[in-house]
Amino acid sequence: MELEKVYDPRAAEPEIYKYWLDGGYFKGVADTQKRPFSIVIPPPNVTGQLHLGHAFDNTVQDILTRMKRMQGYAAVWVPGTDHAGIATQIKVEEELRKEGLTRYDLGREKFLERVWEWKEKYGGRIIEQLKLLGSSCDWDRERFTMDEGCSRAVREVFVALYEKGLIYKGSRIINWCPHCVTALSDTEVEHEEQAGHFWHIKYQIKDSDEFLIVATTRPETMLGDTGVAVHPDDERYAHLVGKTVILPLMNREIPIIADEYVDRDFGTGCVKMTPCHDPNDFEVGQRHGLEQILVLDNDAKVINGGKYNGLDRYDARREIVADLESLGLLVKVEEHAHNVGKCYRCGTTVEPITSPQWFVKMEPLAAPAIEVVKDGRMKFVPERFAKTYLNWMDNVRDWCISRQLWWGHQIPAWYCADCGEITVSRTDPTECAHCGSAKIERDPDVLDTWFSSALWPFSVFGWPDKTPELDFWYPTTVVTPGYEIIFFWVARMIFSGLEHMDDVPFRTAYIHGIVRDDQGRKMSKSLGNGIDPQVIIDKYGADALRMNMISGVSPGNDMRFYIERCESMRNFANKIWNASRFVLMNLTVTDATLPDALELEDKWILTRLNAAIREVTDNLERYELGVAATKLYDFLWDDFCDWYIELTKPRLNGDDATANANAQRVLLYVLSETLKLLHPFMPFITEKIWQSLPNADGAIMVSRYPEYDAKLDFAADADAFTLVIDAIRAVRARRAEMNVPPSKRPILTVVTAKTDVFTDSRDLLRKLAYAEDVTVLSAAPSSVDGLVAVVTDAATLYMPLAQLVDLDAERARIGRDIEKTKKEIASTEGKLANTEFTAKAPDRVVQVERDKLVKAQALLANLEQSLRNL
RNA sequence: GGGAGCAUAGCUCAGCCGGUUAGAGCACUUGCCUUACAAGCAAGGGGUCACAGGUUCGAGUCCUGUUGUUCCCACCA
Repeated sequence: MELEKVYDPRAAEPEIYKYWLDGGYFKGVADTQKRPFSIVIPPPNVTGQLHLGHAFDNTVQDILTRMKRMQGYAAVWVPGTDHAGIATQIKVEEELRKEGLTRYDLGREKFLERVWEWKEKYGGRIIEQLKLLGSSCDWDRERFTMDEGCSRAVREVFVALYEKGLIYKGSRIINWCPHCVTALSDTEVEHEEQAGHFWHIKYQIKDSDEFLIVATTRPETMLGDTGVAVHPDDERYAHLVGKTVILPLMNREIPIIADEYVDRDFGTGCVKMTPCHDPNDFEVGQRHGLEQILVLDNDAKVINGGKYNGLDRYDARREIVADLESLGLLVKVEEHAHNVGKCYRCGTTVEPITSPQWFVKMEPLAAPAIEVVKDGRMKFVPERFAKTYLNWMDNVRDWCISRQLWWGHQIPAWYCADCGEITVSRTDPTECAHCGSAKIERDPDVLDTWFSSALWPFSVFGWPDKTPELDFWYPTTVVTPGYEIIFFWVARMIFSGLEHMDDVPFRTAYIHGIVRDDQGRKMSKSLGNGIDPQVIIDKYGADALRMNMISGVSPGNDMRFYIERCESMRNFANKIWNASRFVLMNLTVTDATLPDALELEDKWILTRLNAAIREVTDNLERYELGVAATKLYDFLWDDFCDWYIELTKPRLNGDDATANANAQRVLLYVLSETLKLLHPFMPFITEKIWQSLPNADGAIMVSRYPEYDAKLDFAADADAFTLVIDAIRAVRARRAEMNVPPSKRPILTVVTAKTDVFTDSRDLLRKLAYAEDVTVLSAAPSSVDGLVAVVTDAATLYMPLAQLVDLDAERARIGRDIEKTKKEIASTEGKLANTEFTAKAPDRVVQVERDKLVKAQALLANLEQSLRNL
């Protein structure tokens, strides 16, 4: 079957994807006869649109899965989406706002219906987009973090942890987002340095003329001050400890306390204490029994703040500063850069407030999670991320898991109106477990969206049920998140897996960087610098996009996205296409087995192919995808297309039918193996071409992955053939220098000790070195007058082109070459004379130097001879 | 305050276990429409591998320090 003239990915890709789906090739079967390989997708948000980060991440997963599948593993790649609590709820609320409604207008039930509708409508979009990339997910296993099974897993985990005392409810300082109107965990807060002010305020000592000066970046919190702290050893204030100050504006009497927390050298050494709105003050307050006064409500408006009540936090700040100033209590205002916490979903500045929330007690869970990384049961690639992880895990604080949202897994806790106790249950209770009262009410809050993501590696396989899939595929082989979700997701999967499955969730976490724009900026909606992968796929094809993202990146590093690189990868796809066309249009045999009689150039390409197979496979096993892709690119373009295809032309166009057929068979063999090797990277085009090959038996995606074959390693012959390649290169270079047009085809005389090699390759030299005819001699002809000599270490090639040459320039050139070669000889001899080197360096390395010396000496001899002949 | 990454050709980046003359893509120069491919072929120019020390027979690669830069974590109000 012949291929069309131009490869059109737009037409081919959907067709091929359908072919795979129809063939059921993506299906993972828990076949205990085979070795398991499993990946669970980092579930994209249902709200999500495919962006380049997803494209990269999923390309990585697809490459690994496709390779393992071809290697005969029982491979499964489980897809799915995340309900993305806050993000999704915000989206739907925005939609409601356009109708002039809020979620409260609808009520919880109706609102949730809306979200589900929304999810049904848009939730599948990203899945469809993943398919455009060629993702070989087992779509029958597609899951959603709020589907029935995942919800059951969440419920089970919550109850189990509660029963173990690892989930508790308590009133503690949490991060509050006034825009999303919910608590956030520490990981959900992004810190950003911001220019601000440092207000120095006078607090009058009671019954005294003295006063303290406190400094603050958030003056509005003073409304909730319930103390002033100084360092116990600070002599400046020692006499005041135990006394009280009158809190300005509020005219409240608050104590001066001494606590080690205070840094004497920072600010004035006096710190106002606002236990309800600062985590440190909270702790100091607990130590000293300070009163807690909440002065900001859920919308960050002032409460319990006298005349400031109802003001927004920033309006309150302005008024308070103005009032302090007019009272003469504002001593000074400094410029001050400080870190402000922002909500990772909406960017609003979060407010630390005390609030009753649910927490996961981390210490007991963290210990084994640290252990498995330290003892190597689980490994990070690249390794440095283990450090990032351990550092976080070592200092982890309790995880605030309750969210004041409606979209999510509602917390299975009921409060009793009679006895005040909490009932937590696997099934919905009708009465209080403590007093039997029927007056119980369910906690309205839902769980952090990451709570369900943490269970993903086992919930997708049916946990808490014991399923054959769970048994076979858990722990998963590898997970491939970006470094930005190590804490959000990776860390939580690890301790959850260990706690509930008693084993790590994955053997390897292959962490990658993020995709940036061509200026190195993060892609974001606000910058408008995002690139839609679909547009790229449309224009260049999914294969080109994949190859662009993979080649030349190193593990864990960020990458910049250059559209021009897509173009060069599309060109690469085209190159493959045309090389395949060439093979097919010359094809009369259908036999892709190798002939017994192999020419030197056949042995050369087979040896190169073997090396490519071994190296690419090794690289993939070690997660060095970028290097693997580059090697394939080079092998296919340089070795196969630029050299081997050209080298077969004399035989394909020649009269010897057997030689012709043999060349075809080698071509077909090498092409087939190369396509297989390339398939995980560029699945569409390789499948498309494969389907046109006479030896194709089914889909390439389920063909056998190439393996290194010692029988096809012809190192010596390949080396010998390299001499011919060197000679061809040298001739071409000289011709180019002399501006000889390709149409001018001189008779080439090759003088070499390796007459057999060059005699075998006469046809090749004729074609590739543009010779009319080729004569191979073992000694220089008696007269070389009028001949131009091209010198390599293995041969001197003579061409009757002297009329084109300036003899003086020629002498100078050869002189330069001689100097260069002499230098190389000197340096090599120096190395070899160094007994330290010969004694300590590995034999292999010493041998390389010896070979180099021999070659250089041969080259020198040839150069000197041709200088004499001139 | 702690930790990490990066610094290699004009640009963007590779360089996997230390071992030939440091590579690629794009850009640039020259010559070619050679019946697979001009989305191509051939040839070429371009690098003090940030800086300073050290280890080693041998350093872009390992170690120490310096500078610049990016990021992560952290309760100096």
